[in-house]
Amino acid sequence: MSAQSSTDGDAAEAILARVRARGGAATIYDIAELAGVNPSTVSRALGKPGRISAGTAAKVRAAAERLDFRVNPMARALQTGKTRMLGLVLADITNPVVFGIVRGAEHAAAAAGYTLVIAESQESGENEAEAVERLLPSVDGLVLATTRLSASAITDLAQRKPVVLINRAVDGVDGVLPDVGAGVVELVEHLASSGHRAIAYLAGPDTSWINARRWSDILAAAEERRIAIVEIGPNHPTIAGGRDALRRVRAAHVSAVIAYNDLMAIGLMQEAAARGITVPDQLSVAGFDDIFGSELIVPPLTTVAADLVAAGGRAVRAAGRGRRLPAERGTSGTAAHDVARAWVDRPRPRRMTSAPGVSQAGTAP
Amino acid sequence: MSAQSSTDGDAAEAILARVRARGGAATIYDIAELAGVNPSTVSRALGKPGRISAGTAAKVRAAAERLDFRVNPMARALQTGKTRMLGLVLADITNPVVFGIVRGAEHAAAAAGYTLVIAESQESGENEAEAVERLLPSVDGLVLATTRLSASAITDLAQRKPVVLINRAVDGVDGVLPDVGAGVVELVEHLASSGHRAIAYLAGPDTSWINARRWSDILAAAEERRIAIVEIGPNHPTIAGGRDALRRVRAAHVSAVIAYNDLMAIGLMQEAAARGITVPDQLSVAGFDDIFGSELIVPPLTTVAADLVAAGGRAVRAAGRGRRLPAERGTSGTAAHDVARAWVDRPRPRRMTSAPGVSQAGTAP
DNA sequence: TTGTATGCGTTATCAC
DNA sequence: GTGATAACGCATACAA
Repeated sequence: MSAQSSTDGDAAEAILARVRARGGAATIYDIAELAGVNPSTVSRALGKPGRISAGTAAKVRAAAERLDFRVNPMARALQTGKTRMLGLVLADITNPVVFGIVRGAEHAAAAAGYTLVIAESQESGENEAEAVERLLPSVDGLVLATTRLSASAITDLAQRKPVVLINRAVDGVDGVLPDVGAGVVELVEHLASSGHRAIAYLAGPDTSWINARRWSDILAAAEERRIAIVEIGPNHPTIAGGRDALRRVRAAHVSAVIAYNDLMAIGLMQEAAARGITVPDQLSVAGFDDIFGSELIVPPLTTVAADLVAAGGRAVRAAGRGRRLPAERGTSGTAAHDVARAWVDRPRPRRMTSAPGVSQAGTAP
Repeated sequence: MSAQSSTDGDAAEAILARVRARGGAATIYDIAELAGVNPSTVSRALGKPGRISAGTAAKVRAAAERLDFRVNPMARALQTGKTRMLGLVLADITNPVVFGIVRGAEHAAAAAGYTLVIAESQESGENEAEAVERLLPSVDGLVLATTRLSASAITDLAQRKPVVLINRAVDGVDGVLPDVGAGVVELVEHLASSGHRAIAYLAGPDTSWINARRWSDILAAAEERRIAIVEIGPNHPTIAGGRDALRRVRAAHVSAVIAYNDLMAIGLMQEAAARGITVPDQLSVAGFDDIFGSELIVPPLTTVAADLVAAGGRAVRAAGRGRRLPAERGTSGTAAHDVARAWVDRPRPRRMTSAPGVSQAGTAP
């Protein structure tokens, strides 16, 4: 045993003490010193297994372990340009619809070694633009859930960093679109077979792409079955928004309502109950999203479900592997970029008792 | 007009083109070139207003604007040691209890110019430790909500970075403890005056600090009023956990149950309904947290509320301004650190119809 | 007030 | 296979 090896423990202690004294964490320089190699060798040993001899690799790993080393993500990011962070921008964190998205996104991010940073826009396009600008320099990619940004703003954004949309389709930008078309058809079918001849769609925000999509799906399904269909709105996509809409619903003389989302459906049901209107006997109510709580209220809410956890996960994985679209090389003119085909997620709608694709539909009076 | 100024636009264009060509963002070097000053002057002009002449400051700002400059957070962090990021670690994102915390935390973070990164531990201490280690190098501080970490692990952590706990008290570590003591007293009082003589507490996880606290509050309040009180558990803090507990609740021959949280209360009510036991006529059920949905279910759930949004906000602000406890300077021995006094948040419990401090308490049979 | 020089911790590009 | 050195973008002592 050489004098060298007999002092190894002390050497480690000395370095450790120095590290603590400067109040920070151990660096690859500390490891290099302890292992008796060059810092660049440490970086390689830790980063690219295989391109280094087994012996030194082991020495380096041991030293790193001994000093409780963890790489500094900022220093790495500065050099590589990759932060290993993904941004998730949501309209409203308290909206139960996004819970699934957040969970799916967080899991997928952690699994892929990414850190998830989130921001909320409060349903305001201005706030959202601000949040996006704030996040953008720190992340490798961005997931925008039910964004209120304009298509052109999104296109511009996608030129800078990989962007993945949830519940929104923009040409040339990746998107995850939970497909509720089949669920809508089955819901309308179910309402029709239950005797409903006049239905209202309680619209959400008119800036919402998914709102437009739901309306057009419902419109088509109703037309096909020769059922009367009217659109009422736009409304706030909240319980209060649903409450406020009851009067117009009653005035429309329909026997069933499909709301833009479960929150509005719940609000409508609450207000109906307050006015002595029984659901579903006097009014059938259905929503979208299958939020937490829809199975708890009485009567159980009819809702068309989409797998938001999967959507969040897919979006994050796409954002992580994504590269921004190549920018125009020319000196002037409009940028000509590849048009990536938006891909569509097709989860099976949740099947429950009464109607396939929808859960527990109410019956007609 | 000099040739210089007549070519300003072209100069900017040229620099912009170069920036685009290298596929990144503009740096202070680009600004310095365009404004005709030194990079360090740019840094100062943008960072410390006042310590620079008004003229050059304006020039620099104009150039920065022109080049659409945003500082690189990684480069800044590498130099300053501050990332302007805060970590929020949650046991379970899908648990409605944490929604308020997340929202409050996100708002406070954005308002203070911090970026919030979140991680989920899935109720597992191991996962949580892993998530913490993953986040730690990237953040200036950490907020741990209903953590499953041991007190010693938390103390160690607090030595490295500022740590703020929510729903957990550890000596020497800052914490936000929504005070539900008053609400508990009023709830028990209400149950007593409604005729209940025997109550059960449906316990949560035995590793939960807040669970122990709730139990001791309830125990004291019941003792004082000479009401029989029993603890049943531990149970999973979920709807399923509540469901599974019904049998033991019935076996205990109590007329009222206070569950560890609303989810368990809901599960208990669901199972009771399934077994033909009417709530609140045959069994009164109360919970904690006032989660989303508790006002939607029928009958309305009795619940003791705490202002979690405020708690999340306070925790983030504390973490942002916090400094880690000074480490021991000596060469050996136990570190002697300041013991920061944990401070307690005292929100007013939500007041609703029946009982002060609790919302819509059920009545005794 | 502004310019010069240096360092933050890592990866990448050369040599050897 | 390993070492030396530059570079990432910014902030900051120190000089001028």
